[in-house]
Amino acid sequence: MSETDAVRLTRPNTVVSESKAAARIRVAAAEAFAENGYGGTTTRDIAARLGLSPAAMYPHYKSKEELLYAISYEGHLLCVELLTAADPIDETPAVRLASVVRAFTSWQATHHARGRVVQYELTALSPDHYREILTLRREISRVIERIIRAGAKDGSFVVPDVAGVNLAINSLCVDVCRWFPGGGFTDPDAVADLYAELALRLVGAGT
Amino acid sequence: MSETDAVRLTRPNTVVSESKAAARIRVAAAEAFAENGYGGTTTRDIAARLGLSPAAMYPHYKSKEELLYAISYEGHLLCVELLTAADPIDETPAVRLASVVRAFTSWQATHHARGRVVQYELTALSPDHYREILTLRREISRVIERIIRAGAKDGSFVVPDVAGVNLAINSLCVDVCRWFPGGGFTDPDAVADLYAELALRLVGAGT
Amino acid sequence: MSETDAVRLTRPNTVVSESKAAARIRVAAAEAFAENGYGGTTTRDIAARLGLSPAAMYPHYKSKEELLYAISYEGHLLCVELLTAADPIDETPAVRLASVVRAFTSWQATHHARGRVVQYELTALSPDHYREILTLRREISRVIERIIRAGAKDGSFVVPDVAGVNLAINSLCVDVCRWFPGGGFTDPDAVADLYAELALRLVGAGT
Amino acid sequence: MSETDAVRLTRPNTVVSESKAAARIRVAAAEAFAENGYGGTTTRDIAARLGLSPAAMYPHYKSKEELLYAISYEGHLLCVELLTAADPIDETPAVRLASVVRAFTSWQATHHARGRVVQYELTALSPDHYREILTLRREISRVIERIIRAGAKDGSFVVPDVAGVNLAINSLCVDVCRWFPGGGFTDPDAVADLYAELALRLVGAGT
DNA sequence: AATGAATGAGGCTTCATTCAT
DNA sequence: CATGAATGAAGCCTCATTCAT
Repeated sequence: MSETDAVRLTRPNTVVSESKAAARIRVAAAEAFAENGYGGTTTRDIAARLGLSPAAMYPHYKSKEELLYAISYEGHLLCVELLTAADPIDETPAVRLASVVRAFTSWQATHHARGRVVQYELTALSPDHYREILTLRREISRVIERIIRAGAKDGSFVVPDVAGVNLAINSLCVDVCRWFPGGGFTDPDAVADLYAELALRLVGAGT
Repeated sequence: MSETDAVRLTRPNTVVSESKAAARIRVAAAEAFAENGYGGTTTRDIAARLGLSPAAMYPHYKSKEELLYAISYEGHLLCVELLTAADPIDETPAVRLASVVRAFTSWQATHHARGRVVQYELTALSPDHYREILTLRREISRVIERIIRAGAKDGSFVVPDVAGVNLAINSLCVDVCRWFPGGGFTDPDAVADLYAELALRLVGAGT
Repeated sequence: MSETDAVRLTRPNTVVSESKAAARIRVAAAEAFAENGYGGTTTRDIAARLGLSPAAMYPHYKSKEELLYAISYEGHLLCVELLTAADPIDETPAVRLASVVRAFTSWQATHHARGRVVQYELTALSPDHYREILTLRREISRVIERIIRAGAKDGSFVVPDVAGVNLAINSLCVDVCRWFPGGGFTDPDAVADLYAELALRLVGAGT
Repeated sequence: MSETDAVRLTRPNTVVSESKAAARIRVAAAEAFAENGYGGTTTRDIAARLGLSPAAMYPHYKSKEELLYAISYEGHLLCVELLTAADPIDETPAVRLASVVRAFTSWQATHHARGRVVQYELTALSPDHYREILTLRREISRVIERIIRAGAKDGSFVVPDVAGVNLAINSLCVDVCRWFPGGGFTDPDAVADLYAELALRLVGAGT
């Protein structure tokens, strides 16, 4: 059962250092990567945001790519955990979908910088790290897919194409990190509420 | 009337050189930028895709940023023209929406490389060029918004929030360039048909 | 009184770094600039003279032009101080003139490389730096002018045109850096002694 | 007799093309070299001054260095001819010296751009061309030297050191191209008259 | 843990020059 | 003759990274 897989991931891991300094570096780097892309960000940029010298990150991360990997890994892991936790599996598919979409949307809005790194900087990872991350991404996509499939099965959802609709809902949520804040929205919850309703419409269970 | 604005944009323009060589460079650069980001792409990368020396682009573009600008400008311009042309303004809002979403989705799928440059590399533009591009982007968003507004007015659409739903539909279409091909789709038309239907669901006019 | 201005200039200043490495770079660069001109000198040339990599100068100077500025500034400053210090203001104009011309000539001969940079590379400075340097140059010219004026006043000098003769004496001294060593001279003092006598002839106080 | 050597030099020569276009290029290049140094001048700079493309100079000069050589050669040649012609060998040494210094000074002032190239860009010449030019330079220096020696011999001049004084007078004249126009002078004749008088003072024959 | 100096590699761009037109 | 496109070499400078301190 993949629900229990998340447990595996909450073990203390060696990718994402828990030291305070390392965490600060991750935050600064995520912002820089989000603004300028991985390739457009220099170690100087990151260090400058922290008032440190460029050499200061090396005791914490072996390289710039390792830093990206840590950010990406942590971001994906948080997503998996968040979505898994947000799914009230004993409720109706509609309630479950609304809950998960609300949580996912809110997270993308709140952590839009991190979100952009997670979504747009995959190609800058080393092949090994890329593979590592891909397994987490599949996990994310499946959380919503399971719900759609459950709704389709019990007839509460009417979908032309489970995979396609799943893709669309995930896509909708993911793209939030690109434009938020903007388009008239500055409150993550407002987008989250709207998108929860729109997701229900997409599965033919809307108002 | 903003419908007629597109006419203004079809004038021969000075940003996007029409020489054969310049066009080839734009294509190669768009692919490179899409794969590695603007900051992650070198002038060598671009030249190598064309079998030219890195210096060969300079008779055609003053700098790497000017090249990005030309690609971005052309991409946005094509989008505006495409969407405007795809809107059968005498039809019902539902027909219009389906037509425009189908066209937009198909374009993002077919030209996903160009799409990524258009959507994700805005921050690499110089401030002046960025401003220039922003005016085109507003135009794009308004095409779908006008249709939603028409449908809301005549009662064929039921939307909780015109701006929010407009944002969502645009977002859905735009994000296609991120994942296509993938998620089981390799045919632009298949995604386009699906998304046309999903857009109708989002405005409360779905099947 | 402009005699006291030199004091202002002896303050530790921020243009000319006092670090050992920065000073070595200045010396190597001055030699290179003197031999090949600023535009004809590469950062590689300079680094090679020191056995360093071309990048090694950048922790010390922001750019090649900043390096030129530091050399030029230091050179002009040393000249001002040298001339000021060499003027025994309580002596007769003839003694003063001989002393100052001897010192100036000797300096131009001894530091001919630096002298060429100071005299011939002004146009390579940025406009701001050029302006900064000009104020120092005016100071230099005035040291000898004051002496000529004093001699003209007390009748010990007979000059057709104070400004013109001043220009000529300065010109004579300055040009030493162009040809020295050469023309049969290899000893700075020999030229200095000759030029001290010639300067007296120019003011009509020669033997 | 070296006076007659100049005849040899007035033969039509192959270095300095007499075509109109080639001459225009030489003028533009001399100005550019004078302002920015040989190394600091690009073929584009030169072409831009003429409203031509950088490739346009190649039908006239094989390379940038050949162009410098032509300018330098022509400049030196003109100097030799000028000085030789300006020396009224039947007059007294004082008259001869005044005449030659006046001519030399006036030329350096009038042709200060060309003068700078002639005096300061020797090191940019190829070794072969450099050698070629050196023979002309020796000729120049000898014109004044002969006069000083004649004056010393007949007692009209009193000089401590013929070679040194010769060096000084040449140096004085040459340095004019560095500062002219400036120092209050804009009329070549004014400097020429002053310097003629100063030269007489330097040889102990002044007023 | 953090830094400033240093570096090899490489970035973008310009250079002098060639060549087809 | 003159040009615009092209190029190999090179220019200045920045990069990620190391290392002594």
